Amino acid sequence: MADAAGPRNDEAIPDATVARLPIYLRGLVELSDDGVGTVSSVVLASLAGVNAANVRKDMSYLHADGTRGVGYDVDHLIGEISLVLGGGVPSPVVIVGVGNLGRALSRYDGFVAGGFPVAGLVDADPAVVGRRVAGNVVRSVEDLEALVAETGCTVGIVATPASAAQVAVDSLVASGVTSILNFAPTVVTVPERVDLRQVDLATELQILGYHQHHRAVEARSGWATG
Amino acid sequence: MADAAGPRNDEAIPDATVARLPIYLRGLVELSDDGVGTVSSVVLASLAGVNAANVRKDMSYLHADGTRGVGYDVDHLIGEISLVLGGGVPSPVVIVGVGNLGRALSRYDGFVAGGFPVAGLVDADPAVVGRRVAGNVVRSVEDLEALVAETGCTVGIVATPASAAQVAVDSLVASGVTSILNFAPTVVTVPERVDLRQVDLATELQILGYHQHHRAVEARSGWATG
DNA sequence: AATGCCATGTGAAATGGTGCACAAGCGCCT
DNA sequence: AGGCGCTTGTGCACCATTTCACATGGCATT
Repeated sequence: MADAAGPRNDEAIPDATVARLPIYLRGLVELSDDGVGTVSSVVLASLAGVNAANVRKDMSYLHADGTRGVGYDVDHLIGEISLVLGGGVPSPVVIVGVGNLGRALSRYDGFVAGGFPVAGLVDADPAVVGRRVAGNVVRSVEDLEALVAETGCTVGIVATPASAAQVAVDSLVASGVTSILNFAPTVVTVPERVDLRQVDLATELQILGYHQHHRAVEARSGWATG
Repeated sequence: MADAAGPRNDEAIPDATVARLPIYLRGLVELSDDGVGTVSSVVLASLAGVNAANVRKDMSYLHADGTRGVGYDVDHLIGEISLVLGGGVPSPVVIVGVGNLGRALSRYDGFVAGGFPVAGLVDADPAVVGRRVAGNVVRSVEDLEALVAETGCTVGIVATPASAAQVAVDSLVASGVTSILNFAPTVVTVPERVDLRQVDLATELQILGYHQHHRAVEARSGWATG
């Protein structure tokens, strides 16, 4: 809003591009691990499953510094994307809910690699509080505000049952967290200043189910499934 | 060739709409649990966080049978969306990899509710094989093909470490699975006939990180964040 | 040093999706 | 029975995104 004419933000990256950057990043890290130093838009596109021109346009929003006739420097690109996504500094996250999902998330390698180290875990269940999970001692939800203050967390992850999700979100908001990732399969509300993203693990499965079902219908143009 | 003369694809639903259907479904189930029998596009839109006209347009692709002046029948809508997403019959899924994430997924309520009951679990680690997790006995990856054949699974979930993901995918493909959901944060390849969806738990976090970082830059036009 | 090859970067067209505005229709209330 | 208010369903314009096509420019080889 409020930008009618002015290329003020050299950081004005379209949402669709931002959503692809982590995908590129994953492919680039693998290339780097394999010792590959340079990558073309065609190769990166096939790794990410998108169009090559799309890759080039996406890269044009970053300071990709691609070399014509050669391609992009893999490590440089990793640095640029990481910078854009993480702001250059790691953002510690706090996880609320240490059930199965919370434990899985706390050990998920991708978080640390992506610049989001797990700074703390909290749970409402006294039986879980005090236990050590993935190098962190689980603390009580009552300590949440203190934990956030200590660690400077600005990102919270909700991995509670659906019934406790709103309470968890409210606690995070009250603690000063400004970005929340909700894994609980329920609708939660946040103040406008807080950025909320919803991740339903079943959603992707359902989309997959649609494609499968649709493919079957299309192939047979009939209707006979048991 | 049962009915060649009829309207060809009444199931041609845009991807963007399909991606929203699970979100609607979640909201609708909550409404149904609360005893609500009818819902308007405005209410459903606020639950899903989208525009009301968007909801109506989405519903027009289904056989929503909305009543003007009243709204949509909640249970009927649940049925229609479930039908579109799941094809009307539950699709059992098999999970490969019974680590933290695999266990979390196997206990995830949303799968069963969404029509995707977990039919079996397999793992490569002999120490895990034979253990009982969420009502299923973990079997060896060597039994995967037999398990898929027994249960009629057509959907596989990969929840292994990144290093084992491609092997797991290959095993699933060899077993006859046609849809794969990969949670391992690595690039994997499948034959063209297999539908693959990649879910990286860190991706959403990174997108969140971009917004946060960008918001800070926009607000201060400066650069000072600790 | 010059030439040819190759990949980037980008204007512009095409595509897909979103949201507004309004006509059409249904039920309720008088 | 008739009118009124509410909500669906949808044509249309706007916007974002994708994709094509090609000019631009660096590197390697001769």
